[in-house]
Amino acid sequence: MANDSNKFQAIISHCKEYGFIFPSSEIYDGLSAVYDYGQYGSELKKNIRDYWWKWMTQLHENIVGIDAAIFMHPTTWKASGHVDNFSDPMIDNKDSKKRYRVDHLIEAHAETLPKEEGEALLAKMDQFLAKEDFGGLKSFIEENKIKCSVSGTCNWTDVRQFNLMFSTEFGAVSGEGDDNMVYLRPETAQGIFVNFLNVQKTGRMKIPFGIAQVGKAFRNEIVARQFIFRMREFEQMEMQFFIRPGTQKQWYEYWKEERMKWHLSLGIPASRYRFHDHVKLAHYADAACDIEYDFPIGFKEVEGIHSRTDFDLRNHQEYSKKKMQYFDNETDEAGKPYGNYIPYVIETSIGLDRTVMMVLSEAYEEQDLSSPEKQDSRVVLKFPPKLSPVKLAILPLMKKDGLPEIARQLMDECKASFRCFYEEKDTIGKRYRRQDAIGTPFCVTIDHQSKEDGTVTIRHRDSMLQERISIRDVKELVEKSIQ
RNA sequence: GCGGAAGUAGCUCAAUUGGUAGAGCGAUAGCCUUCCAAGCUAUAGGUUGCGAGUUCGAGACUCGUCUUCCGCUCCA
Repeated sequence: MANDSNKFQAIISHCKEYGFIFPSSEIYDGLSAVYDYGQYGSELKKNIRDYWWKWMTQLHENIVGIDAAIFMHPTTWKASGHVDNFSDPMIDNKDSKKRYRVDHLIEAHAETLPKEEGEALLAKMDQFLAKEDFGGLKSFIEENKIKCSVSGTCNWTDVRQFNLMFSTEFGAVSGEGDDNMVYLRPETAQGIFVNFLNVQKTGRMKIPFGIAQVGKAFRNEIVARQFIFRMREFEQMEMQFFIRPGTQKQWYEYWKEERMKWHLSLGIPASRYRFHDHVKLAHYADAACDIEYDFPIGFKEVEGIHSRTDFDLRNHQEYSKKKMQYFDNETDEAGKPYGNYIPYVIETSIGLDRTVMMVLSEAYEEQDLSSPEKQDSRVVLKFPPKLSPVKLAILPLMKKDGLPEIARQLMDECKASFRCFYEEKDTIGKRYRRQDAIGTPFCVTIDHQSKEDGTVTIRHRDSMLQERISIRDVKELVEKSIQ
């Protein structure tokens, strides 16, 4: 049995070996922190995405979905704070090899000085930062003899920019300067905010209501490792819930609970989850927490729930000069309508790729099936049936005597309703184990008795138990289990 | 980015002190089989990560380079 540190590696290998996840551009040695989903991985991912989408939009009557473009007007990212807050200059100490954010380094130094001197230092720093004068910043650090806390030296590299956002050029002709630069979105949320009015008006949405979206987002990471856990290109499943100002506390609590219900509905025990409250809040939030799952590499964030106040809509109103207001006809305790306001927002944001990783981690199991007579083992992915890439494997016991024909008939009957897999090669046990490895919940075997009385053996993945049922009941049994 | 380790078939690994690259599993095709992997036969698959160098001769030795893993660093 793999221990936890090996389990992560084992899952990665398994994913590659059975067509779930491959390193991107592998024939060219791969591309760091980018991965491709293979034939089963893409099914699994799609099933998770669909389940989330249905749960959020179909089961919550006041939530609708959109699909905004990845390209957005560059001003979007000024309004959201991404341009200013996430392009931090960095500097490395050549002796200790330690890397610092320049502002953190100078701030730490300022704290050691008398108050007035420290403030003067920070004011000067802000001037350099505002001008993006990196050369000046370096000299400034050297003049003030700011040292590395590890090496104690002043031996610094040049100041370099860390860019969170990927940028590209808009327009067919390159080299026309910064005017043509657009970013690949670093989060999907802004696509919802810029469409707030469109959706609210055309959908006649009344507060409280939500807008959901699933889509790709792109971020440069300083250290990009840990498989699909931290990727440069990743997929988010987000919902922004618009509410009346002052009610954010109660809705924040509501969505914490509601989202946890979703997680538990995957059949994952509550003990594998925990909430982690943010102490240091991001620039847009007045409350925030993560839902963390106990991965083989420890508890890690899968989903974030943030109370974003009216930060985003207010900023978009300021930058776009368009009113981001909602007129609330409902009356308060005094009998007066609430009137015009910029809604507050509760955000739920879950990483789809991380959820795939979570579902894989939970499902992956190496089992020792040895008996006194014989050594035996299997690897099984115990997915919830509704998430399994393949729902049913149809296996004629032998490829003769008319058994394949019966199997093909069943295949034709079922394949329009859910994904089936047909196989007549190899011994039956081998075929069962191959299906275990990709997490297929059911296998049916057609034998000679099937010809006589129309029954088949259905074999259950987790228990490995077999039962005899009518071939006519197979489809319904599978359908019930994947609802 | 730094330090350490490792790159040989799809996977796991061999290959005497430098002398023509092999095996098991897997895959494919067939045979045999009445229900839980490792029965039989055949076949395919490798410029030993890449590039130089030393040598009569390099998978092995030297240098460079790329990638991966582990640790450090960084991270809303």
